Amino acid sequence: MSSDPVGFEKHNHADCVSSAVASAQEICAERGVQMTPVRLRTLQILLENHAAMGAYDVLARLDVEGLGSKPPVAYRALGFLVDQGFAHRIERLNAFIACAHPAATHNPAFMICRSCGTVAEAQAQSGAFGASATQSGFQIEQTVIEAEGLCPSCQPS
Amino acid sequence: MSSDPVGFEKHNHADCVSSAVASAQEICAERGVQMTPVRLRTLQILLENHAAMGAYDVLARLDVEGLGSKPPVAYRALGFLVDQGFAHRIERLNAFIACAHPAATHNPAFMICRSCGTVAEAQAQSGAFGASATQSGFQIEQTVIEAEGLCPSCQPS
DNA sequence: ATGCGTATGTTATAACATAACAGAAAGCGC
DNA sequence: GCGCTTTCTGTTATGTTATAACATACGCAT
Repeated sequence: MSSDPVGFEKHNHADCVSSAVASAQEICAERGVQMTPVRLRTLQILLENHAAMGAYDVLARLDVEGLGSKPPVAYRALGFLVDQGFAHRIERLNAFIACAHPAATHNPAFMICRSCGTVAEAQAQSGAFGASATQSGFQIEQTVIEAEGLCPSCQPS
Repeated sequence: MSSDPVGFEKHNHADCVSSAVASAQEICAERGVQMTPVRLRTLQILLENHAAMGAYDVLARLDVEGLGSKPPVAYRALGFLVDQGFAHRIERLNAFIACAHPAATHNPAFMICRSCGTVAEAQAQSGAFGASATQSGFQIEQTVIEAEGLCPSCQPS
């Protein structure tokens, strides 16, 4: 279990989880926001895999651990993580995923494998909208950039 | 009512609607698929404005005209329009919008005004994912590219 | 101790979406 | 025409995702 295929690449997942948690803890301290037990556990649950999880899946996990059983519990914790940049919402899937680069400022783009459900996070190119936005005078505040397709492992050779 | 602010630009909306309908009709004929009354009316409803509409909003409109009152009616018509490229689904809003360029092949990107709800359709840049996709070997089949922000009319001058 | 801000617990319901089956209508080969 | 197939529509029922609203608890500063 120390090395899984993940984010499309093998890596030491235990390290990946613990360093993400540590990083999130630090950032919370800096910002003066609280990493409470439910929030921490929610982050860990998301980090356990690199696939997106629905809010109700997360909730089910929290429930067996006695951390909450009602939808708002999960949505609040997830909302906090998203606000702080520790997790992202994948619109295409109505689901959530732990952020792969919690410290970096970013503007994420996602590649979603429709076969195995793995989701990899990449950096979106700032030119995704080309000249359209600036040309039309539209002021972008947030972007959703998601691709669905087949990850390397799921492609017919 | 012949000229509205729309797609962020003023244009003759009656023309815009009728030409989109005509274009869709032609394409259906070419492809041997049927533009039935529910489908046509659904397309017209979407075309009436350049904001995205929820499936249940569309359904309510169909209902008063006696074209159907149950969710599957709306979802089926919308599904058809999306399949044929006459409409798009806006993931961010769980809503649908008529396609602005029904004939052209495309890979749309959307700019969503969070203030007035207007949605403009642009062409996504093929490099939105930069080298990430090709580098990692991910095979893109579909993309969701959506920006949320303020349209020109809704910006504090 | 009181009051405030933040977080959690809970009820209820809203909003979005589809599975599954039944019936009608259109096209086609004979 | 007749029967066959395909496609579209109608309907029931349910599943899934998300939030409003209000109640309670906790930490901490005045």
